[in-house]
Order: sequence, then C-alpha cells, then structure tokens
Amino acid sequence: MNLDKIIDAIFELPEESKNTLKESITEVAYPKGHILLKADKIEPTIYFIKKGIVRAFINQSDKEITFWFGREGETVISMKSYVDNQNGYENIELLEDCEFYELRKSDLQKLFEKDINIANFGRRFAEKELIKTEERLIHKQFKTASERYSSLLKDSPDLIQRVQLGHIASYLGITQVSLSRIRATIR
Amino acid sequence: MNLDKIIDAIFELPEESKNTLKESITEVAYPKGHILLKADKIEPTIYFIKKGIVRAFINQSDKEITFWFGREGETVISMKSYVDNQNGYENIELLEDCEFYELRKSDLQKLFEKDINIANFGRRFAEKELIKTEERLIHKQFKTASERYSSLLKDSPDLIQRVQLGHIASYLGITQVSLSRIRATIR
DNA sequence: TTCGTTTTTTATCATTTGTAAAATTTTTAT
DNA sequence: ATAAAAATTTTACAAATGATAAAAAACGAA
Repeated sequence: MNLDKIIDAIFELPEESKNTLKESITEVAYPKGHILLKADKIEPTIYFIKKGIVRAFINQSDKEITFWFGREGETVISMKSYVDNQNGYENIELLEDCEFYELRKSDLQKLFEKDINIANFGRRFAEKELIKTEERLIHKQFKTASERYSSLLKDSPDLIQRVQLGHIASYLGITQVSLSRIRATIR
Repeated sequence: MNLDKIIDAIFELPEESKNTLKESITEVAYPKGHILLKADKIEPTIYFIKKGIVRAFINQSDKEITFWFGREGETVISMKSYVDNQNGYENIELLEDCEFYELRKSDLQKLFEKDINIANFGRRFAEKELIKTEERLIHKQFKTASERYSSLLKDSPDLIQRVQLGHIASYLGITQVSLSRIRATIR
C-alpha cells in the first residue's frame, strides 16, 4: 500500500502540508518474527504498514495476550509513548516479513505546532483510532465469543488465513481450546 | 468542576485561544433520568460534566448494556457523530441531577480550521480518550470479572456508591446475579 | 411512618469456558 | 524425504457464569 493512500485515508492534506509530512517519512523492512516495538519503554517511532501483518501483545503472568492485529495501511504505534510520553505496554511482533513507512514522533510533534493542517491530520488520526477501539470494546461487551468469531470470519476472512489460531483465540479473549470447540460447532 | 480546570486538563491553551473556545460554551442543567443523547441520530452537541454522573448504554435485544460512566470533568459525546458525522450508537442517561458546559460540534469544527491551538486541543482530547478506551479494552481482555470488580472498587470507590449495581454489572460485562455472587465472596 | 416499588441477594440447575493431557495435523529444518 | 518441532483438535473433568425464580432488603411517594 502506498504512502499517499495511507495519508489520504486519515485526512486529505493540502499538497504543501502533505509534502512537508512526507519529508519526515522513510522506509524500512524487517523479517517475520522481529519485535518492532517493545513494552516498558518510550517508543520514539511511528510506523505505517506498507506490506505485511503484525500483532500487538502484552505479557500477562507468563501468558501472551494479543489485543490487536495490524495490516496494510494501518498504523503501528505505542499509544502511551505517543500520547503521554510514558512507557508503552505493548509489544509488536511481525507475523510476516514486513515493510513500513517510518516517522519519528518528535518530528511529527514539531509539525503539529507549526502546521494547522498537520495538527488536524493528527486529530483525525486519533479520532479514527478512537472509534475503532470503542467499537471493539462495545462489541466485546455484548457479543459472545462465538458471535465475535463469526464476525471476524465475516469481516476479516484473510486474518484467519494469515494468523495462527492461538493468536486469534487470545484476541477474542478465549482459550485456543475454546476457539477450537467453537470452530467445530460452526462447521 | 469549573470550566477552566476541565479545559486545562485536556490541553493548556494560550489565553487568547482559550477565550475564543469559551465564547462558544454555555451552561445547561437537566434532572436525574433525563436522556441527554439518543442513539441512532447525529448528535450536534458536546457536553462537559460540571456536576453529576451519567451512563452510556446501548439497547441490545431488549437488554440495556452500560459501557461507560461519566463524572465531573469528563466529556459526554457521541463519538460516531463527532468523528464521522454518522448516527451514534449510545444513549446517555443522567443518574443524578446534572449540570453541563455545552458546546456545539459545528462551532468547534470551525475553530479547528482557524486556530492551530484549538486544533491541537482537539487532537489531545481524542488522544486522551483513546488511551482510556484502549486501557479498558485490554483490561477487559485479560482480567476476570472478579478482578475487574476489585479494580473498580479500588480505582473508583465513589462509583459503587453513586451507581446502582445493575449498571455496574452490565458495565463489567456480567449479570447482576453474578456480580452479587462476586461481592459475597469478597466480603 | 407505611405501602408499594425497585434493587439486591440467594438458591438451583443448565451452559459455557477453562485446565490439563493426549492425539492428530501441519510446518520447519536438515 | 524424514525427523523434529509447532500448532491444532479432541477428550475429560473442574470452575465460572448465565437463566430463572423467589426471598430479602432498600428506597420513595403519599
């Protein structure tokens, strides 16, 4: 997915502001299994996924809990680092070989102070992420695990192909055994 | 809670921008039981809670599911209306007599285009809400109902005093009967 | 206060989900 | 191709939660 398409999907910047933003962005690639962001540190970098798929997870008493998948066009970011300049809680692992567009948080924050269009770009970014997160929270609250799996199958069939079921189960908030049972009843 | 304190907690605006923002804000009050926002419509107004407590809920197959409580200093907003200009999914009910600071979405959006400080205020607002929502999502994913109740008791003891347990149970994603059992084992 | 309503708790039984271990299938490395 | 490792499914049993009904407690209006 190209950079223009990713930026435009967040906020339609005037040409000049867009070029200013793009000047701060470089490209980088890492192999499957690479840990892109680490928990318990302040992460200085934001990534937009050009190609590949990643997961965000937390280490919780010897278990890993996956709570997000990112694919082409999505943004990899430690929200705590980005928003509050505090240590992040998530680790990001690459589930495939990936290519990213890279942007330093400090560069972006300078632009927020100088360019009103980029400030509004940052606002729209946070707003869109907020809606997505809120919808997931609500969905989680009033759907059963089985319903959530069916929704995932319907809305993101590619995810089930690209990601191993242990991670999907964790993402759904159930055990792999339970997911296996659900899959058996649906078939 | 006074307006300056609420604004400052989101983003420290320069005096001039702050006054500009405050010119668009008025005060309003409603009694306990009043429905402040309704689902399935585009809500034109944002409220900051001066006094009182409210809940956000969804009607889901003849049951009401509470997914948020707002208290003094917090913002009442239909995110879907605010962010995407689409019908919201939440109803907001006042659980006490409340006083609000009121701001029209359209006025705020005009200010976003004119004043870079207010654009950054809007950015910080969305970012802070995002962090709160993400933390709740993760918390929900890897804590049991009992642990979540204990956390609530610890972090928001006043909430349990001010809100009836049926709403708390719904918020925790369990039945009132189940919450009652949990409370019995903790005591 | 007192009566009626609402909220909360308790009890019982059914269902779902978790844990542990084994069996099976798939993937990876040589 | 083969062996080893990893992932997935299955089974059996335990624990947690849900549904329903009924009792107890708390609240509110007259």
